[in-house]
Amino acid sequence: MSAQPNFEANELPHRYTAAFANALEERWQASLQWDDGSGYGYRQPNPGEPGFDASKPKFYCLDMFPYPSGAGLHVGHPEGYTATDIICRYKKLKGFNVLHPMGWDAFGLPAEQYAIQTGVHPEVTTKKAIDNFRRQLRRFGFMYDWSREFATIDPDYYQWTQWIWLQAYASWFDPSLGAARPVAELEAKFAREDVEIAAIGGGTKRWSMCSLRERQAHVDTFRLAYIGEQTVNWCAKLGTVLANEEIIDGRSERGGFPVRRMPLRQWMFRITAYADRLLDDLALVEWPDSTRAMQAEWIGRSEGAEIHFEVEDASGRRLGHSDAQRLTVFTTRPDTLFGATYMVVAPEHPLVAQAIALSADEKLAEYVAWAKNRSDVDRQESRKKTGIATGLWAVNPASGNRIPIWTADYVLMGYGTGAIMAVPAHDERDFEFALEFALKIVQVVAIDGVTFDGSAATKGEGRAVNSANIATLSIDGLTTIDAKAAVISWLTQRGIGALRVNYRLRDWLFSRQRYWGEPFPIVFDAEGNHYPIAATALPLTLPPLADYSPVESDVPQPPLAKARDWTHTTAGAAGVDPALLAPETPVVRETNTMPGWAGSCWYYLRYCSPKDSAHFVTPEAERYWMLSHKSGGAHSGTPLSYDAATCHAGGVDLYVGGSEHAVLHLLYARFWHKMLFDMGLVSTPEPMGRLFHQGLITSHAYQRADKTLVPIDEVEERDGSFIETKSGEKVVQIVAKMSKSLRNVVNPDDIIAEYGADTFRLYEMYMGPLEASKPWNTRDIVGVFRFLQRSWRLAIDERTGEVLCAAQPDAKVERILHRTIHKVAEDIERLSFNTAIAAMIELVNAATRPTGLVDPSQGGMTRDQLERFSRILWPFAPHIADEIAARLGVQGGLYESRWPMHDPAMLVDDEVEIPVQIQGKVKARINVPTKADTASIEALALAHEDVIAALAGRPVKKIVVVPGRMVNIVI
RNA sequence: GGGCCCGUGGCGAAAAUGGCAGACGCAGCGGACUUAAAAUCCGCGGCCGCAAGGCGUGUGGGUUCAAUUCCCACCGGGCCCA
Repeated sequence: MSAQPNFEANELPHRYTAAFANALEERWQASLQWDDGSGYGYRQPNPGEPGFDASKPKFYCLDMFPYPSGAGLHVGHPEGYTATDIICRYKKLKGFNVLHPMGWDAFGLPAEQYAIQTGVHPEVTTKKAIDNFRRQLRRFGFMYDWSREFATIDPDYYQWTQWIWLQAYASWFDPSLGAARPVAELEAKFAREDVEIAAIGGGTKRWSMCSLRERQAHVDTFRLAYIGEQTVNWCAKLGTVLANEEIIDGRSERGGFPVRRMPLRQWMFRITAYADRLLDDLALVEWPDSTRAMQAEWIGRSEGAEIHFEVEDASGRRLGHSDAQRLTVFTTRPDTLFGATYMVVAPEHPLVAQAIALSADEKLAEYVAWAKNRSDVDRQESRKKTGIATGLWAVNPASGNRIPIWTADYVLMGYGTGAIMAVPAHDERDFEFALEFALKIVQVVAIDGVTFDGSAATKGEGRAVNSANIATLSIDGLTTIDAKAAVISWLTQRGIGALRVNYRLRDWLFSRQRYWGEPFPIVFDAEGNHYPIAATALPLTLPPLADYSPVESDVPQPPLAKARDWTHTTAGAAGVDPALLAPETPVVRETNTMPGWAGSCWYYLRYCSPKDSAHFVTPEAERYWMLSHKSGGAHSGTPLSYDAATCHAGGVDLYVGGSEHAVLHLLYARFWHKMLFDMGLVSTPEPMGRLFHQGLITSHAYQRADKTLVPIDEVEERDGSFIETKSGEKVVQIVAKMSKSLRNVVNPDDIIAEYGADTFRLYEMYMGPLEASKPWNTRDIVGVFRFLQRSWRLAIDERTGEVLCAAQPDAKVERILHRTIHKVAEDIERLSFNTAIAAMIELVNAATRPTGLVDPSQGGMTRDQLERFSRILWPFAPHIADEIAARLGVQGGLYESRWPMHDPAMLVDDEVEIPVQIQGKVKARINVPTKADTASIEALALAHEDVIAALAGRPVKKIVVVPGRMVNIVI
């Protein structure tokens, strides 16, 4: 199958063929080289720069920047990029200052993994991949301002990533303000009040009596970027720890290797402090509901109670009253407290260690050792519940009963407090566990229409039963909601519990035991105290390393530790402020690096002023590109500062990227942005005002009867069915993700070579709605290619290359042109590109001359009409549009052009044809003046002979007339 | 298991707000041009039926003068959470 016409070469030398398209596209792309040779692309000046027009409104449009893999672009990349290119070009013609940058998210695991395999330094492979990506993107003709390009691995960029981290390190979250403030203020306050804090080795001490180490440990419990001992997810195979977000079903998202929980001293981000703001501010942004729902679920705010249980040993002796000797649980159902018949703690829970110490039974220690070594996958998915009594007992404060404390692997230390109160009557997991180990089950909730018979847990809300103690508390008969409140207030009065909000969100583990990431600008002295590197000493660049492979082991050994000359230095050489530490003091650098997410947390800010060497973003540029008034208001121009009533909460006007980043990247970026907002470093509370996810481009694959998949090149089509070549068996065509193994991956370079970039762009936009997942079908591309050929032929003589213009405008074509201009604009605004293209196809079809027409001045479009058409085509297929416009006499392409005007009067016809229905079925059609009133339409409808015949004299009950749409007669 | 989304010709799809289902494109069929083909242009095209007509937006109900659109249940697919 080929779309190539088989013509004599010199017969139609100006025909729009693939080769012709490629040649003209490359010519137009070459013209994007700047005159002074210093750059490439469309340049958008910043405020204060020459050529900047302050009278225009701004439009900041951003693509999620790509991770440049060695494989190059796949067809999914240009889908979103084409969409943003169309809207940016359209906005440009509409008179906006358009910021549309591109860059590279280039730190991270895949490059490092690849480098380890091949022995080539990740910087080399990454830069090569970037060069290839850039070449491919340029070939699409995207309107990027390449002067703003950067990669996250550029020291000029990551020095500011390090700088922002230092700002977080120097800040704490003040709950009374609900915002970040400098740590220095906090330290001054501690000194002033000489507060009592935890001392090393137990007990408490006055601030003035504490060592630096003790003070730091205390302050670290406040810092937004802090070091702390955490139960981490250690992946021995990858040789690194992973964030909760990077683990799926207990395995690493990348590679699928087992992950084990272990305690480790790590750099963390106190993202949980921002949980409420991250949740509440989702209401301020124009994002897909599904994405906001996912973020809300991820944050997982739940209200409930914290309850403390006294712990006793087997002989009934209390362990003590300090926090460490009580058992604290969080529950969303405090109303079921009377039904708590046993407790379960995670094997890692500190109480378990105490229990082992007290217990003579070896089995407990054995079980705990076994359970701790199991991966989280096994612990979560095991069908059969395992566990063992610790020999300790808790006192249920409500019932007064002694209830046993068990330990079981299904309770994980990283969740909540690592302990639960088990209410087997109303929780499935607790019920199964109780059944397995013959523990007591007490019903405490009666649910309407559900009988509790002891054979299964009953879930849901109802009224409390069996929930009273003689002395102080009875909630029997209360609804769940009232019972919760009653229990919480009872707990609070007695000091054994309180209302508490719990979040699923955990603090963000920010250290990685990897080489290919941003180094932390921090050093440690011999005692382990940490000192920040001064901002003036940044960037702290990665040391060159011969062997950067991770060490696969059970104990973390970061690759950077191998650079001994780099890690072992002095405070002065490292750039620590001499006021903090004497310059000659020996120090050791942090050897962990930041995770791959770091660079993408703030790149949208750097694009505003990528070359500023004095600021992470130039304040004036940040304000211009990020801050804007809500549309429709009376305000215009750039606001002076953020005002929630009149300003957009989010800075980037349109952010387009895949929904796979709905939680992680977008949550992290929002968190960084909110920290920077609190510090007064950015103008808006949210980074991205409007977010859009393009759908996945899938491909066909083939499935045998047993559901196994057959690669695409092992299947042939015969008489409309699909046959596996090898076996001759019939297979079914299905839609699947593109993958190497199915050999159904489409390479954009090949498609461009065969049709040109304009056709490629048009095809991806024509496939269907941008947000929908759609199957790639190479066979269909020819449709939009033919549309471009027709458009070309409408304007240009294929034999001579001369412009072909109608002498007189055709009234019908002029009318359609106005409508198309209007519809395309409207469709671009709502990102409905497929329908915009369909409208242009209709226009061109309507204007196309019949074959064999001798005089081209008959039919077609006039020069003026063609020029207007080229301007609406330009956002979609810029090269051919520029070429047509140039041949029509437009100088220098359409970049500086304006969107054509349409006459609203041209959008309505004088007369419309509307259907006449009887009982909802169309029986006739009538032509009525567009402005006809209901009565005259009714009269016309009833007078129609087909209607009279269909009615057959039956009485009419009612006539519904929708003017301009239809008539329905009810009988 | 809970929550959310989706299901329209042979295929990709269209149809803000309930108002002519299937725009536009692919594939297919017919015609013109051509010695022939390609290319181009014109036309046909949901299904059943010779036709009149009937049936049609996953299935079954419901609301409505009118349902792809709203409501309920179910089936199938996807995503998120457990």
